[in-house]
Amino acid sequence: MSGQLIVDERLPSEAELSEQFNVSRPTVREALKRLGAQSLIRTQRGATGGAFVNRLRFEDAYGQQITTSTLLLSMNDVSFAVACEARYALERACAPLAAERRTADHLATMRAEAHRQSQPGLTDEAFCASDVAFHRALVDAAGNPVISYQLAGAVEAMQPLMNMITFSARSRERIIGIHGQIADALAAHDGQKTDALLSDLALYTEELARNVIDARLAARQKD
Amino acid sequence: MSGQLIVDERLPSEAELSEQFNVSRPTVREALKRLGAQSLIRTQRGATGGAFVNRLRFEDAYGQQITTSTLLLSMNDVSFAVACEARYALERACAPLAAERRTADHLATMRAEAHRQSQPGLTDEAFCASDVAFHRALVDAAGNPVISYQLAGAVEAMQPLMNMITFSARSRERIIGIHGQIADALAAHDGQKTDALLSDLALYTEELARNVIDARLAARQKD
DNA sequence: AGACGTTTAATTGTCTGACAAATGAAAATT
DNA sequence: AATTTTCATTTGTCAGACAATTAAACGTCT
Repeated sequence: MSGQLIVDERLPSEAELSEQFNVSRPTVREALKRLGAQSLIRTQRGATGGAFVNRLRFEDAYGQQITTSTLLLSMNDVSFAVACEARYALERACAPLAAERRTADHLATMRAEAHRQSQPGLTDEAFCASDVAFHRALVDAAGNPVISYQLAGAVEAMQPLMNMITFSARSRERIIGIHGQIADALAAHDGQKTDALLSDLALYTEELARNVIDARLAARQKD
Repeated sequence: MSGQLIVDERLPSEAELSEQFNVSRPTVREALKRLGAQSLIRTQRGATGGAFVNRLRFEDAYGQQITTSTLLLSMNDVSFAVACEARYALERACAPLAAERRTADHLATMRAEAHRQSQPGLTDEAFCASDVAFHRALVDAAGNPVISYQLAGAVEAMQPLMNMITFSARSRERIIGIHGQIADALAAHDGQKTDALLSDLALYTEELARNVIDARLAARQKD
């Protein structure tokens, strides 16, 4: 963080570090493992091996981001409404950029996922997974890796929450319809339309969740 | 992640784990340190001590998020333009929510930071730090902890990049002016105005950065 | 001279056994 | 009943050893 080390620079060997800091090698190793867990260093065995400053790649950071976000939501009883609001608010921020820059590839991914969602016999979990893939393509279409990274957590961490909803055939149909319209709007480079559709989708998703929660509450009171 | 462990549950002792997995205690400890580095567990010494599943708190996650984002930007030569675009795109997503929910507290923080920015003799770094504080208050005003968490990285990681810009008295004045207008718009619950002002600020910041980069290129070519 | 094995040194990965430090529970004492 | 003492459990640390891996250095042969 202070910038004293540069990417791929080799740290002193474990033996040297243990001497330098007056601790034993196992203690040094525990410290190095901590750095390794944060993807700050990587280690290599052998003669020219050692611990090297790791270039933090976007893909690695994605993973960490998703893990942390998912745990954060599941451990802090964040309501579905709050998580949903966050997801769509941030996703709508991508709409104008995505409309401008989307490639044929992004559109193809989105249409493929929308098609998958329409297949009968799809489990709720598979439906949600496809939903996440659709929205990830939308975010990636903005063509800004920093945005993709920041939103990876917001989009992916929603999946466990979404999985708690049972999607009826009718509700699926409506969601798939909006997905198709979003793809159309992006194809037409229409950012405002995309934004409006995402807003609709947000409202409908929250409505679905409210219904599920209300139904469960009613069932519980009947017991 | 699989949900088999619950918050505050105690893991088996190091001795038990080493027997269970047929590895030595130092190896178990290295593994536990990795979990600890991700704030997934905490350890406690003593008779009833051990490793416990940690409740991941928003504050801890903020810190991790900021560290990772900062390193990510500095290690992947992300251009100022790309980072700036991401920051303002995401921040604008907060505008309508912030306009709706901002408290007097948020407004006071923002005005205080705007005032600090206007003080003469302020270093560029202090100016940037105050800028970050201003924008964090704006994000927090949206009243959604998930959004605050997701944007912590986008806002804070910009600071090292912003620090590379020299702010003239005139450019500061203009930025401070927009900051004041943003506070006014939020006070008036005007989300659209806030959004427009953030857009202006984004354009102006990028313009400033372009000037700095052009000036440096020119200076280098003169050598 | 160059290609190809072989040795060797450096380094991480793991193990064993030990002791220190902390900490709560149980036992002993007042 | 309150307080102190003892004790068992657990993490934190250390020393020393050996295995596994790896690249460089060294020899050997063509």
